[in-house]
Amino acid sequence: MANALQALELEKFLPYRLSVLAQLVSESLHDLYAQPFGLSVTQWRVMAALGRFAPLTASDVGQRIVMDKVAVSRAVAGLMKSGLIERATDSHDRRRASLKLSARGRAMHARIVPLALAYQERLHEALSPDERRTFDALSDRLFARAQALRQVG
Amino acid sequence: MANALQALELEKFLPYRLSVLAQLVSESLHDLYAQPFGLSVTQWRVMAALGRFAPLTASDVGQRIVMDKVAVSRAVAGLMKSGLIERATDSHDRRRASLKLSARGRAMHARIVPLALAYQERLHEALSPDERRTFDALSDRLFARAQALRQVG
DNA sequence: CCATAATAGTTACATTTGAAACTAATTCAG
DNA sequence: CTGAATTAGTTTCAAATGTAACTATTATGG
Repeated sequence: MANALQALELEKFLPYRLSVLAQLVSESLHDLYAQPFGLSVTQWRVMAALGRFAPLTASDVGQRIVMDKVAVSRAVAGLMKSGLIERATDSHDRRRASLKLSARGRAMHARIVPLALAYQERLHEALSPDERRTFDALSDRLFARAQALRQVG
Repeated sequence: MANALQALELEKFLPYRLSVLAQLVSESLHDLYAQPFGLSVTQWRVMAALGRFAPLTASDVGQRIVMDKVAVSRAVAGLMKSGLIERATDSHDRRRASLKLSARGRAMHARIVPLALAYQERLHEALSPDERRTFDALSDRLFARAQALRQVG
């Protein structure tokens, strides 16, 4: 049995497919809030995390949105400068600071969330409700599997 | 009926989920060939495109792998320097140059493809064959939808 | 033909990103 | 206690990336 040369069919290769899809979607979404609100992707994600779970420390944010601490630190610096979030040093552990949206931040958040949800809705129109659930379930399992593979190498 | 504050549940938000999954998978895969073979993600993608479809011009490559011409140009420059690909100017149109893997490039390609396919296989173990087909079909439809939305804005 | 536009690809500059080193504060081991 | 190790977060420097301008070549309209 000859060892036929394996071909990598890029357009059927899962990592590649995921990467292209995610990038297209992420860019489309970014178009919705980048110019109008002057936010980067990372800044918006930090705001979304705080909108949902505040108060959080910077490392809490990082865990929530799978972003490393350097990226969080930079996004936070930008958001502080724009007055969109507030920082309060923890009196018991002065290394930590809890973060939350400012009034302006909440207002902006309230305007962006509907745009984001509307975009998701339009995207979801490609699928039936059942199919959405299926897609979510399968992608959850892929994610869990990818994490498990990461551990062992 | 009060207009309840919409919450963005980031962990259920499709664009976010796709982005996190794609990034995890892409990083895992990158670990397989980055150190051992000294390739960047873009360089590997160019090699994969050439391994499958060569000869291609730089812009053909860009279309195949959804990468802009500057990124392709840089990846090609790096691969030329490493002697992994060959470039031949088109005699009929001297702006164009067709690209293909060199002997060394083919050898490296032949070693990486099985690693990539094995990783995909391990990832796919999270799903049954039926589920894989379903996932592929649904992600195709999401991709098509995202592209359609891009057109109109 | 000739000037203008279009195309392939590269280069230059500015911004983003990542890795590692660093500061400050806290914990822990002896 | 006290010095070493941890932890939270920031800064620094190098590499990666995107945008726009540029070169070279080919196509096109008058």
